[in-house]
Amino acid sequence: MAAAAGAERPPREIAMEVAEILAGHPDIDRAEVAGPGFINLTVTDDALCQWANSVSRDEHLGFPTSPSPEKVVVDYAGPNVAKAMHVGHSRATIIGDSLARLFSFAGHRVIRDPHFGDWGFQMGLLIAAIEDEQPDLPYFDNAAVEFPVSSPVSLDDLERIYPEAAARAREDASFADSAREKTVALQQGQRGYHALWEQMKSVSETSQRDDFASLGVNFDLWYGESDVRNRLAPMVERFRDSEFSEVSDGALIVRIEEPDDNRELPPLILESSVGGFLYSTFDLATVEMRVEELDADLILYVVDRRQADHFTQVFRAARKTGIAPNEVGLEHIGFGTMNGPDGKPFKTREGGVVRLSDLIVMVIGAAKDRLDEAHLAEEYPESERLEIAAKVGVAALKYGDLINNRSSDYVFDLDRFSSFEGKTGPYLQYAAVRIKSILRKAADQGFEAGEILPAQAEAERHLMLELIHLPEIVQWSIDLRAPNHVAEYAHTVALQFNRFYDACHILSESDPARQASLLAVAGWALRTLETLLDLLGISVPERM
RNA sequence: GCCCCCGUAGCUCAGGGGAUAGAGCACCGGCCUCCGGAGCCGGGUGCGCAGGUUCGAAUCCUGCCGGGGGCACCA
Repeated sequence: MAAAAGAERPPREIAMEVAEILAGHPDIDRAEVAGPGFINLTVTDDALCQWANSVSRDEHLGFPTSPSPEKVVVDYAGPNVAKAMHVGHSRATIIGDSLARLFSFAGHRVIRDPHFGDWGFQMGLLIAAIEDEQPDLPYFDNAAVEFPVSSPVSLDDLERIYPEAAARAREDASFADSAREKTVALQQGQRGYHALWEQMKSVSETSQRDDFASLGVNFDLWYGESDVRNRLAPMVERFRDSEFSEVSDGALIVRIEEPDDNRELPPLILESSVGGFLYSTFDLATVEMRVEELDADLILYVVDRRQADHFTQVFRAARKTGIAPNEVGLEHIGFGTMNGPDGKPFKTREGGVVRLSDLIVMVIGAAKDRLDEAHLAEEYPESERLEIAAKVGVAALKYGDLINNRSSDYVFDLDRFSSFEGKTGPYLQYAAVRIKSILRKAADQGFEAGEILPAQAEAERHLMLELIHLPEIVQWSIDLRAPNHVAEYAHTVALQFNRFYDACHILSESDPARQASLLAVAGWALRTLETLLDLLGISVPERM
């Protein structure tokens, strides 16, 4: 229809001519002009069939692997050493993981990096608070050379100390100053602080790795801010007396305004007024590392959209200073907040932050209850039941998140997400498991999938037409960095399969060739569903 | 104050300038000798308001109303 704009002719008239030409194509059954100038094409049964046979047998279900694979760094999750992961990390982890899977599916070389927050002011706050509580520990003795092998603080201690210290720093300027000094001392390598830092890092990282494992999320690198610590001072020194930086209020900054900005953007701070490095410095040095060492073509930052300004600063500074050449893509993939039923950020009943591990326990518990209610997996061994509940619970959480447009806030509704009805992860798993069950029964009776034949039932044709959309949907999701389209499509596929299932009885089909065809279509639908769910980070049990 | 995002069906949400704006939940009615019924079929004039651009606007632009968020030494 866009053609009409330039041609200065009625769209419908052009459409008629085009339709006439298309109608002559051997694969086109009918080409009809509709509405203001749309052409509805009906492919022939033979053409659809040929397509179906080819796509269903293709390893990537018709999705062409990128001819020019890129190196894509996906920076997501962002756990902080000062605390266990909480619900806010759930979105970053789930969305980031799905994007990593999508890019990988498209044939790109993906590097997943959780980017631990482990080198900033929060460490100074913890050190200051621990020194206050336990001043006799050797970490605070400048003469000490030996330090305990085990951490003086547990994860629970960190959880308690950090918010207290953060609150105190807001009230008490001298405490805040002391924490800043300790941050600088740590960054400059003070031995005792470094030893304590290593132990705190280990304590929190252990729990964070457990959370990632529960979610089925894996990283290629397990880097954090501290992994670029040797780049910080050299980078800052390089810019100190350059055209890029200046001193303002005692801090070394990089101005990043641009002429056509419609507002004032604060500068990026390279070095604080007390000589410490802040998160902008870490992120800038990390860009440098990713470009120089990882050879990244594209870096995706899957981080809460509230940090949009921070990334604008970092990206602009990286371009301005030449740290990121123009051909390296830098994108902030922002996302909204997970809210509770009241529409406010999800909190515990007491108003506290919900730990990610508790959230996972919650969804798996809900999954177990739902399985019991439905009398599913009742006679299976206990270990398998637990495994199924874990998969279903994680699916409920991930799908409940990914079905939403990532940039908007959404309401976490445990009952709704864990239901086996509706647009949920468990529903899709159940749909896939039912197909597996049919295929298993068919195999037991010696039936095999064969050539896909022209569809006889309308539902069968519709399913086939739906399944060939996969490449388009996946590409769309990748282009927009929006897994929700894949999530939505998986649901549509399941709906179409249910209609097909209702209309075409596979096991009782008397014509062997047709039965083989129906089995092939069912197998194709299953593979499509499992592939889509895998792109969302959801796995399907063998049975449930 | 400045800037960003959001406002779509009773509820939760999709919607890539294009046809009669779609799903799920909830509600009502129908279908079952059958592969896992947690199924299938049917039931709906809802894009915050007002302008503008366009052959065509939920989508782009302007203003207003309502909600959320951000604005240098935290991450």
